[in-house]
Amino acid sequence: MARKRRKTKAAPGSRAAVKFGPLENWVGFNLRMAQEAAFAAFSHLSREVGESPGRFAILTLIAENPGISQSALGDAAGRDKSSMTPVLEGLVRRGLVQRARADSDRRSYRLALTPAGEATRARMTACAKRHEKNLDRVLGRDRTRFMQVLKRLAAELD
Amino acid sequence: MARKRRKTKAAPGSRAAVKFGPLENWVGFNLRMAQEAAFAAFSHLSREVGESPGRFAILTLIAENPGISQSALGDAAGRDKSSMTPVLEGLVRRGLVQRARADSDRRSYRLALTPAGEATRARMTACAKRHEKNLDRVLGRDRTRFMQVLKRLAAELD
DNA sequence: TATTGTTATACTCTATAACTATA
DNA sequence: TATAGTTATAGAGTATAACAATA
Repeated sequence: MARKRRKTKAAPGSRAAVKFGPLENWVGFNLRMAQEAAFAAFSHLSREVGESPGRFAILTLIAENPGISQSALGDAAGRDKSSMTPVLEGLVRRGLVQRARADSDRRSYRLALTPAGEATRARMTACAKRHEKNLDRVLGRDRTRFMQVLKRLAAELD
Repeated sequence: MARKRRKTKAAPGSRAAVKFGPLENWVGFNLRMAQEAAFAAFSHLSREVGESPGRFAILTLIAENPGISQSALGDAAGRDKSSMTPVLEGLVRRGLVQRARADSDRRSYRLALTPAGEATRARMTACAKRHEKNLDRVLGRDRTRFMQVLKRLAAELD
């Protein structure tokens, strides 16, 4: 497999040797770079399914919590409920998610995946598994510890 | 310091115990969660300086590479040159960045920080250092290895 | 009064393609 | 022809505030 060389222009002016200075040694910056790289790799892997990483998380949360409300979903995803409206509108319109008013509280919806939604979720999960295999290749024996650290960061930062 | 309890409503329906299912065990998902938490913490710390993490990276890259062109800057930041235009327009308008046509190639600009830009960069750097201290508290002795893994991820994912 | 979900609105960040002025 | 930067335009994703329906 020949790896394509994309931007290595070795080029005019300062293009060849840009200095990153203190950015190199900051966890925050490197965390962002790693996340962007992983995000792009996953988007690329799953582009033919047509769902973004964000919508995949939504589908998974609904699958794992059938009957969940939009507000609870937003809380879980760390987004405002008003941000859920257009996302869910799209998923419902495309027949992936089913919404029904809850009998117990007629203000809220109970969300569930349709069979088509379940199929899409399954296809995205297959992409995620391939993606994780790629990540594992890079992580090697550091995986377990790395995951622990990521969870600590998410949990312990205000 | 009393920690404010924000969204822990322990509440109606499924709000209390949302299951994350396979998301829990995926590096990609946890990487995103950790990055978002770190990003939010840094944004909060630096809110009074008024620069976003992204613009801070730009300021740092210019400081480290005086005379850099907009295209080279975009390459370093992983963004298209057309995305640099509005960002730099703002930084120039606010007197933080100075642009001068390069004598050697009159198509390109040479970018540099103004004294005000340098002052802003310094203030943001102070925020970054406080942020890194907070991160170090969470990372503990895992820091070195964690950084290595982040760099591997950024470098080795297509 | 409080909460669920929607609406109206706006902001940030980003990209693609076509353009200009140089090279 | 090719490159540096701009413009026009668009899209994704997100938030705040006000609102109607229901609790």
